[in-house]
Order: sequence, then structure tokens, then C-alpha cells
Amino acid sequence: MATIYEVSEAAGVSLATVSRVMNGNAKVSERTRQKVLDAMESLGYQPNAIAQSLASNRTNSIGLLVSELHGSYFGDLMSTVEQVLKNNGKHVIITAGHVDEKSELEAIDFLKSRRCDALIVHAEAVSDDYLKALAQSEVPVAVINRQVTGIESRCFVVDNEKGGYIATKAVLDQGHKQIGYISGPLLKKDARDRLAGHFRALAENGIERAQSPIYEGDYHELSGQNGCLTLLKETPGLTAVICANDEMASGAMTAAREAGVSVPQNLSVVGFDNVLFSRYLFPKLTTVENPISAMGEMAANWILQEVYNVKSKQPIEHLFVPELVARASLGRAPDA
Amino acid sequence: MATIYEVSEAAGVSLATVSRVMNGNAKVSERTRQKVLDAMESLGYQPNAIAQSLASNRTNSIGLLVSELHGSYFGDLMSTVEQVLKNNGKHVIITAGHVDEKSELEAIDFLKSRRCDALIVHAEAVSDDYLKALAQSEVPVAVINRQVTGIESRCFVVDNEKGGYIATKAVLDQGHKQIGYISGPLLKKDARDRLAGHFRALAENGIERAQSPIYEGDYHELSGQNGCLTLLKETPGLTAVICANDEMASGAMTAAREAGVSVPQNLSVVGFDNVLFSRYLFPKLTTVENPISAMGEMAANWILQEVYNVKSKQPIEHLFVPELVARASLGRAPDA
DNA sequence: TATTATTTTGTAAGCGCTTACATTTTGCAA
DNA sequence: TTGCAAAATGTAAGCGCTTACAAAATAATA
Repeated sequence: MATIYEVSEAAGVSLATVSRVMNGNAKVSERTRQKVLDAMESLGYQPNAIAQSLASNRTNSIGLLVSELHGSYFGDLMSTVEQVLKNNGKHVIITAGHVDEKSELEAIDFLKSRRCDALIVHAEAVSDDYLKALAQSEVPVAVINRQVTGIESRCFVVDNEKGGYIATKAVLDQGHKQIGYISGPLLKKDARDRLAGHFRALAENGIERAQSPIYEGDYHELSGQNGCLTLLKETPGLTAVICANDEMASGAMTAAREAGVSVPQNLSVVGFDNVLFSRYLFPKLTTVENPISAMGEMAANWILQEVYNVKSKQPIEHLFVPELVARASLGRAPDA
Repeated sequence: MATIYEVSEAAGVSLATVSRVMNGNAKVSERTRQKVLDAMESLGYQPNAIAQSLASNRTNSIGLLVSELHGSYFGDLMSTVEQVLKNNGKHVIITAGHVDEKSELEAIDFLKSRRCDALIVHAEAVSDDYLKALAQSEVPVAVINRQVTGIESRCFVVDNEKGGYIATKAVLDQGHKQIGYISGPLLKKDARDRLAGHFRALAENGIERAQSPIYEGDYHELSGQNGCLTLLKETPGLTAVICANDEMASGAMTAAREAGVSVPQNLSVVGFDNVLFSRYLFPKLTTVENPISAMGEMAANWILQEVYNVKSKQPIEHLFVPELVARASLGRAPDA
């Protein structure tokens, strides 16, 4: 592979001049610029990004930590972040943390060792303290979907409490009274927040907590299935099940179908996230849009502004408001 | 950030020695090794991967080109490849080509400029000639899901013809006679191959092509929906629809449902790929497993062996055999 | 102990770029 | 013309590592 040295030779100019036409930041006369360009062309020269990074102390790469590389949620996130950054000539190095503390730490260390100019992290397993320390370190960090006290200005989060509220409110508005709730694992903050929103909506409508059974799931499909089965068994008059995410909602719908309970005629089901497959379910799932793409986009814009001085078109915001996506799985209460 | 220089200072040894203990390839006395390790520890030293790469001409990174960063198909691929390579201390730089020639070329140029040690490409838009030239260049390339004549030894592909055959065979075995087929875009080789397999199965069972209507779709859901509608309309006795991928199968099921045709009682539907959401469909989709994970794993192993001299446990194979995943959407022919 | 083979460590030259600073060239006014 | 400021180009010192080669320390042998 041709190096800058060969280009300078071929063009009959110095290294520095070649570098200048590459970076376009210092002025070069049109005539020499053309000579250099021609030389590059004919040598098929491609700058060595590694060497550029070492010399300039800029890698033009942003590290992105996600929990998994598969699944719609992270797919959307990666896709959006990559799009925005690529449009600005930056690129993304993606790693997976697998919701495991050691693995997340390693992933972040790896990204730092690659000298990423900035990091976008969706970290679930590391501690708040670690994230705070990370944010204090030299590399700028954007935190997605997690509110860390003390570094709020780098966090991009959805209002989960409100999302939980919206879901339950929508169900109540359809006249349902006996509403089951399948929560996420309650040691996760987002699961607790969504549940809190659920409770608030119930309270506003004068419904007792005791009347509304809760099943603690783990965000995976099977727990939705088990949860729905349990709720149906324990609460005879149940007419709606709200799930803290779409996967569990899918499980719940399967359970209902297998129990001979038709959705939404006899049981309404509501999810949370609006991941891609919620459209594929039958009946199509009513859910709460989790604006993961918007958060990713905002985080990317924040970094462009903060690190590369690229002015963001939109103002930087940190709290995202979820919205109801009304589809077929939520119907009026049969007894309403 | 501490550099190797500070470590050598702190440990009272030369640069070279520090480098040696880092890389563990040359022998260092136990006593000095410990001194160096201690110095690193206390300085919180983290080697600069960029500098290492420049000096060693090894980046330990493998470039992965996919069409999209979202969607189950690519999610599976990325996930598997990352897993295998990470286990061997390598990492992946992922880029998206968006099935656009210019974009794919740029993505590959980008990966080359990052001096990836090897490339794994799922390229759909660039020409065979380009891929051949690429394979001839300095950087080792594994091609996923595309058979390029002349560089077969770097291609990892599924036997699409056989997959198409299997799908149709399964339908025939259930007694269906009037079978519609929704193909992928026929300028794509995989779409043509799957269709060829379909024809072979029909021929073996003595069914005329004229009796089996084809609709050319584009692999997207909507075309499956339109295709199914069209087929149902044009072929009154139709009892089964085979789709060249799962997305179109989902569309087909939606169309059937909206037309009041129940699946699988009145119409059987079969897909191809076995992407994640095929489990979420109702009824669950009978489909052909496209072993994308297996191909990704094999490509990764091939690179480990070829580039890093890591012996692969499994022998390297290039052709993958698809298998039927029998689920609920395929039933016996009503008239059988 | 002297000598030699072996192991351990150090020296210094890159890897391919960027960039501060120095030098040369050009353009323009006097 | 000459002189000078501005523009264009060149020189060379790094960026933080690896690695051939040289030198020093240690071990083995006579």
C-alpha cells in the first residue's frame, strides 16, 4: 500500500504538503493541490487511518456499547447512531456487554484502548459510581437509557414512569377495571419506574392496588407467558394485562391463546417498547413507543457538538417522552 | 494517560522490556516482569492500541460489512461473529452497506483504511468482479452468503436451491397440489436458486409449472401481502403459499387473515430464513432455517486460522445445508 | 578462575502520519 | 526596480509503540 511518502515523491512536494491537501485545513495552491491529487489517484493511495490517529490524537471513531448485537431494540439504536455519525464523517465501533459487569467493563476498556474520541454506552451491569468516574475521565461519555445522579447532563433517558402511566391510562380509558401487570425485574430502575406509573394511573382512577395483581417477570417472553397464565388463574375477572415490555406481551398473548382466551375480545394486552416485531404479532400489539432511536440520535448529536464542534440542528434534550401506539390488542372492556 | 515511557521509568527498565512483558512473546526474568507489572498497575497503564497497531502492523480487528445494523438476520450474524472473535482476543468493526453499491464500496474502503487484519463481507450491491479483486488484494476476505466464481474458497454460502426444494417438498408431503410461490427479486441469485429448488420439487412430484403460480416479490413484507392477495385471487383452488423469506411470509399471513382465509386450515404458509420473529407470528411459521449464524461462525474461524494461525476445532466448510423448521403454519391440504 | 554459551536487557530505528516553525516564493506598493 | 507582507512550501520533531540488533548479565563448562 502506498504511503504518504510515495505520494510526496511522485508529486514532487513535501510530506507536509500532501498532508495539507488531504486534510484541507491549510492553504495549498491550486496547482500543487492538483499535482498531489493526481499522484494519489495514480498510486491508489489510501491514507492510513491508524497513523493519522496516532499523529493527530483523533480517531474519528465513537465507541458504542450495547447489551446485545441482536434484537430490535439495539438494532434500532445501532442503526440510528451509525447513520447520524456516518453523515458527519465519523464512525462507530460497536461492542456488546451482555448485561454482565465484567464484560461491560472489558468492553469499555477496549473502546478506551482504541482511543475512541467519545463513548455512547448502554450499560446495565456496571455501577452508577463507575459511570460517574468514567464521565469524569478524559473521554466524553453519553449514557443511554439510564439516569445517573450527578451526570444528568450526559444521560439520555425516556420517562419510564410516564410510559407506565400512559399504558395503564389507555387501558383504563377502555373501561377496564381488573387489570393485571407483568413487570420487569424490579431491581432494574426502568422496571420500577414503569410500575410506579402504572400505580399512579390506577390511583388516579380510584382503583385499589389490591385489586390489581402484579407478576414480576424478567423481560423475556417466557416470563410473560407464565405471568399471564398465573394472573388469569388467580384473578378470574381479569380483562386486561399490561406488560412492561413487548417480549413479555408476546408471551402473554401466547398464554392467552393457549388458554382459549381471545385477544382482545376477552383479554386486552398492552406492551412497552414498540420493537419491530410488535407489528408482526397477531393481533398487532398496542404498546408504548420507547424512543430509543431518538435517544441514540440525540446522544450522537450531543457528541458531535461536544467533541467535534458540529452544531446540532435540534436543541439537545435529555428526557424523552414516550407515546402510546394504539393497535389491535387493546379493546374495550367486555363488561364496560 | 500513562504511556509505556512512564511505565519503563517507574519500573526502572527500558521501553523494550515493558513491551516484552506486555506481549509476553520474548523472555523476561520473573523479577523484572513483576516490577513492570507493578508499575503498570500503579500507573493505571493501558496500552494505546493505535500505537501498537501502527508499530506492529496488526490491528487485531476484523471488519464486518453487513447490509443493515438492524433486523434479526444481521443481528444474528453480528452477534455470532463478535462472539467467536472476541473469544480469541480479536474485535470487530461493523459497518453497514445498506444494499447500495456506493455505500458498500465506501464501507469497505473505510474498513481497509482502518487497517483491519481481515474482512467479513455480506455485500449485496457490489459486483462479483470487485469482490474477486478485493479477495486478490492484501487483506484476507471472507464472503458471506454469496457464491463468487473464482474465489469459492472464501465464500460461505447456504444451499439455497436445496432450501427451496425442502420447503416445497414439505408442502407437497402434506398433500398440497395447488401451490403458489412468492419469490424474492429474481435478479438476486439467492432468489433464483430458491425458486429453482421449488421447481425441482414440483417436477419430482409431477406437478406442472403452469399449475403453480409465481409472484415476484422484493423480500419485504408488503410484497408478501400483495403477492398472497394476487395469488389467492388468480388461483381459486390454492391451498398453500411458499415465500422466499419470512418477512414476505408474514405479509402473506396478514393478507390471508384480511381475506378471511384461515391459516393453516384453508391456506398453509411457509417461509424461509427462520428469523427471530417467525416464532412470534401466529400461527407460528413453518420455515427453512437459514444457518446464518453457522456461516458467520465458520467465516470467523476461517479468518482465525488463516490470519492468526489459530487452529479451528471444526473443519472449515463452505456450503451450508438448510433444514426445515416445522411449526404451525403448514397443515395438511384440506382436500387431501 | 577463565572462557564460552545462554539468557536477559538496552539502544535505536522505524511504523505513516500531523503540525509547529522556518524558509522560500509570490504579489503588490512604493 | 526594491522592499515587505502574505501566501505557499519545506524541515523536522514527535505521536506511543515494536523489534532487529547490540550489549550486558548470568550460567555452564573446562
